Amino acid sequence: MKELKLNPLPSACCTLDISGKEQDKLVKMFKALGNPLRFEIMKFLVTHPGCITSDIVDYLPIAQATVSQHLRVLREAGWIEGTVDGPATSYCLHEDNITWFRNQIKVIF
Amino acid sequence: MKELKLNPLPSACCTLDISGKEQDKLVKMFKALGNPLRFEIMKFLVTHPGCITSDIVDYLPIAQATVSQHLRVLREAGWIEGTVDGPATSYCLHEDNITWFRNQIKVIF
DNA sequence: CAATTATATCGTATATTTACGATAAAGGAG
DNA sequence: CTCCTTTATCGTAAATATACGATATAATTG
Repeated sequence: MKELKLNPLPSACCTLDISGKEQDKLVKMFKALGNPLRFEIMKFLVTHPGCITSDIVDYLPIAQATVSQHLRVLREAGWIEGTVDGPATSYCLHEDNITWFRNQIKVIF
Repeated sequence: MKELKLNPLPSACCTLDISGKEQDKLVKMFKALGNPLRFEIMKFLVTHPGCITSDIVDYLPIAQATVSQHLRVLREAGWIEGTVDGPATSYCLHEDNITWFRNQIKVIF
């Protein structure tokens, strides 16, 4: 059997080898982090793990309702986890999903 | 001189150690890739480097004007490069910026 | 129970994004 | 020069994102 010689692609600087639900999840994570205030919230959570919403409200120059909305976006994208703690909600980075993200990036970039 | 013993933070699953213009650039890249069609364009460019706009228009289910708009967003975020080639424009991944992105991710995640 | 604290959600206004058709601009072919 | 191809940009409509104040909910305090 003769081997077909396929035109080899010039080796690209990344593979972006991902599809389906995993791609959807990754794109959603990109989108959530593609907002300056949400990125700041993530940075704040690195240095203030377990802090509550009002800590973030005090830190950022936006209204409580807006912070709550951004927290929801980050949570639904999988970046953070909220734990109800009495009347407050305590937020942390979602370590499993962040590890998943790191590994995906390693594979596709 | 006595060393102040600071409360060590529980080691986080990422550092997000970035700020200023670099953070702005990274957030912009996240935002650009946080759109399903733009992610598809990036994937297409991995396997079709140097293709022209009309190739992408044929590939995607959206109008030529919309593709051109998405290409502009990707270009302004630094993901791709366009080269005018006769009446057409040939697009490639922007290798330097992608390398920059990969290194930033390595540092902060 | 009443008051306080903390937060999510609702309703809504404004801004941005996304999409399209139409058109302009620029190069190549006849 | 005229026609064709290719693409970017303009104008604009529709959808989505972002922001806020007001309000609802739920736990704690006095």
